[in-house]
Amino acid sequence: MTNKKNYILRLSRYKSALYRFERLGFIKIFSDYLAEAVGVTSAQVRKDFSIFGIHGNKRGGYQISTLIEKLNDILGKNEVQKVVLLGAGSLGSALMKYKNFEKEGIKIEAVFDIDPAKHHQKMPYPILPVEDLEGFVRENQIKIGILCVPDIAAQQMLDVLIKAGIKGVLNFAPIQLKTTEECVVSDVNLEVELENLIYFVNASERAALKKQHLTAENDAS
Amino acid sequence: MTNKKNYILRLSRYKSALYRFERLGFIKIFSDYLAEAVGVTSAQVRKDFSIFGIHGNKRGGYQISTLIEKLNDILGKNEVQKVVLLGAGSLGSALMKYKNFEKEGIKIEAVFDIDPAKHHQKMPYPILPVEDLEGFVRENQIKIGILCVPDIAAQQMLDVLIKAGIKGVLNFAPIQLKTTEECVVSDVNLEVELENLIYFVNASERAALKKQHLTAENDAS
DNA sequence: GTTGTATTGTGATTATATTCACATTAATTG
DNA sequence: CAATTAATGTGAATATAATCACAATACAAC
Repeated sequence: MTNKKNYILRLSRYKSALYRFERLGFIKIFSDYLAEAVGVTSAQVRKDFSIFGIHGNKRGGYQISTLIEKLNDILGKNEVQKVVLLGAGSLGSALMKYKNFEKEGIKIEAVFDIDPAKHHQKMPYPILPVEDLEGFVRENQIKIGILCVPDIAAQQMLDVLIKAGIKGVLNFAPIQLKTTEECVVSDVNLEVELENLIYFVNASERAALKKQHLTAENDAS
Repeated sequence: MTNKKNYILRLSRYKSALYRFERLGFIKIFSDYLAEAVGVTSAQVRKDFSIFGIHGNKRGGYQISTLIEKLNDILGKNEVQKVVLLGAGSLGSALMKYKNFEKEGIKIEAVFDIDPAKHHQKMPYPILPVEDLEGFVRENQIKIGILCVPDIAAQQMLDVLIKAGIKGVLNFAPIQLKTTEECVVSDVNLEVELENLIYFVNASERAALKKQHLTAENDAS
């Protein structure tokens, strides 16, 4: 749990909502509209902006284009972000085809895998042996890695990434990796997300049953 | 943001760490070991357990098997959870092959897609037309859906799921969906996760530069 | 069995995040 | 150009979450 400031996640969501508004032809936006599009309160939107010194116009709302620019600036996204992907399995392959990354200025530069059978493919990205990773990363000054290897290999591959000078890793393996001061690891854990969902589904079912029960009791009295 | 209680996410992480300890032959565990495996403090672990009335033995720690059982109980996972998957694109296909779901008792029962070319495949799961979804869901009493369709189709497909009586949806489309009281939607947004990571990488880089600068100033004085 | 020790369990405290509510102000209307 | 209105911006209040720190206690050693 190296990092985690929720407002950064929100800024990112605001931005992608703003892109959608922009595509629909909107020029300006109010905090309450944006809030609704992202699923937060309008006060939250304004407070988030105020934290980063983003100001709108009283009564006029915010200009979408400048807002996007400022958000990109804060998020460090004014240039294309180059990333490497480790693991050309099914998840890795899915991410290679994932259109939304490009739309957000994230570019996969190369894919690395230990399986020689996968090397030398070109589509849609070159798949290279892990031994080439360090050279490639240094040469192309890449700071971000995405880790889609089997759990058992994840720590070892993270170590390779860190050794190559990678500064941030998005990890899909559902285990807690040991990292260093220099490298931030952020986890995406699908089982955990699903279990969380299952919990809330069950919880609301229980609540519904209880309610029904109480109503029945009232009816009886 | 319909739901979100962080301790539920943590319970789920504890559980998967516990399975690993169990596989390694451990019988008992202390809060600090578990904490380390999951990346939180030991007080957090104990407090989380205490919230749900899970008790260990003073000086003896917790029995792993009963702990797992209780966690599964809380998370509503004592039986296999049946789910349906919408969208047999690259991400959907990746999830079909995702081994960790089964390990956690999550079973994809069927996959639905609007593309007729994809229907009638059998491997690894049957891919069916969306028209069949409602019947299938009701017949098999499925409560959870995973949404891996293009952004543009996501809302419409969610509506189909809700109409079929689905109670919880894990949504991979990077847009805020409109849901109902009856259905919880939980989002996984990879661009947002990556942007968050990029922010923290840049932030720590800035911090490092600043530090260096200050040191240089000190050296100069 | 008494003593010492390691660990839990949790109330109190501190930190963090969100919401409230309203003063401020720019645009609009008459 | 005064009055009205509809937004922002933000300090204060509230709610939520995490950490601290230590009393309680089970086990181990002697």
